[in-house]
Amino acid sequence: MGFAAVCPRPRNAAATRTAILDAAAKRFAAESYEQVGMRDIARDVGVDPALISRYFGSKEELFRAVLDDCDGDELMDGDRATFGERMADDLVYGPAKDEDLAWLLIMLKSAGSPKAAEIVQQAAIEGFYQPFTEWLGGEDAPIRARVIAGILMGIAVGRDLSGGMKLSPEECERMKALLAPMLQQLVDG
Amino acid sequence: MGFAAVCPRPRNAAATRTAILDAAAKRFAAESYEQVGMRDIARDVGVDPALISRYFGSKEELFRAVLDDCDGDELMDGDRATFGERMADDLVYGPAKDEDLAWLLIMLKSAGSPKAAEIVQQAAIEGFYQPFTEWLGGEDAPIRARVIAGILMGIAVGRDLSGGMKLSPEECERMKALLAPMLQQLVDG
DNA sequence: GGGGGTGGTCAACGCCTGTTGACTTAGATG
DNA sequence: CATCTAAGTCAACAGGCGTTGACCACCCCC
Repeated sequence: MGFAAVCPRPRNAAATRTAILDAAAKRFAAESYEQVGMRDIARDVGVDPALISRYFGSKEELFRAVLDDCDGDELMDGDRATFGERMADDLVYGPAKDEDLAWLLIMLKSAGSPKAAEIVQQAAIEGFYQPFTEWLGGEDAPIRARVIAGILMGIAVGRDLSGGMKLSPEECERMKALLAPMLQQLVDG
Repeated sequence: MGFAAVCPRPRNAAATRTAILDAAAKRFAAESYEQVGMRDIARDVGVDPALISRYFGSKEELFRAVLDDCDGDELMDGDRATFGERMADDLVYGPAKDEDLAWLLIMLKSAGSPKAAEIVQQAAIEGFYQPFTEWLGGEDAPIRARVIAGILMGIAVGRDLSGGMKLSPEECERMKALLAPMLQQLVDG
């Protein structure tokens, strides 16, 4: 992270803007709103912290921009029939390829951060719950959407929480085998 | 909260100590480690912030004391056969009587707060995962414990997250009816 | 009734955070 | 080559945080 010293970054406003957005997204997916510092993001990009405030106005608006930028549609573009399998795999073997869950992780980490709460709620409803509910369809779609989202986030939390209790490879497979049909059943209704 | 002005609290070290512990537990169950301020807790109890540092040494040690004080055994003292029902009820209609889930909520909120991470992990493993796994018993108990804990926390997060999307009373019942057998099946194995 | 020790307060420190305005510099344009 | 705008830096501020040492005040005991 931060190759600023070796590569001084060409003077390109649009590129640095998206670089900031990218770095911020990664940070916000790993830590909560308050924990992510402007100076951290700036260091990742190789830029002065002041520039971020300059481009985005404030930390709050930067956060909003991150949420607007990446939406939660990644969950829904795979095959319906393999949803449970895919998600279970991401959950158990993540966060190696957390791209699918990144958006959900950002919500998760910063839910309950007073300054970010309203932004998160709005983004969660408009950017995730509503489209996901529609994608699900069928009976009690809103409820199933909430339960699925809850499980995805909850297992992700549990991963952080039980850091020391590593599972053996076969246990991972068993956990996956437990989660996949559970999630698939919720998708199918 | 904070009736300090009207009732100046008798001079009793032990009582104020537990009062601080109680107030801190409530705060930590609602907000993350960093968000909870010594001054907030002090205001709740009606006491000077300095006193807390004096009694517990530091914020970190206070947090540890809170986790040591209340353990997660509330989940396991009811009837096994009604576990799913009870938890589903708490999840859907909470946080009115969050006493059962309080301990899990503290973990949830402060998981991923660097300064609290190690404390949380240790407490989670020793105070929850291990006894709960033992209580569960049967095949793949560690995995089932993780999944159950994950679901409980995840649904709790989802409640905060989709603050605007309130469910109708009958939807609440349907969600409960969806969750209860799911959890019960995980308990039964 | 005057010590002494404990329960509690007060003011202040050092640190870290987001933000701002003035400044410097690169890079295209004439 | 000179110039002028946009890209980026720098130093500093105000506010909040946890923590500390010096300071009152109550209450028990002799």
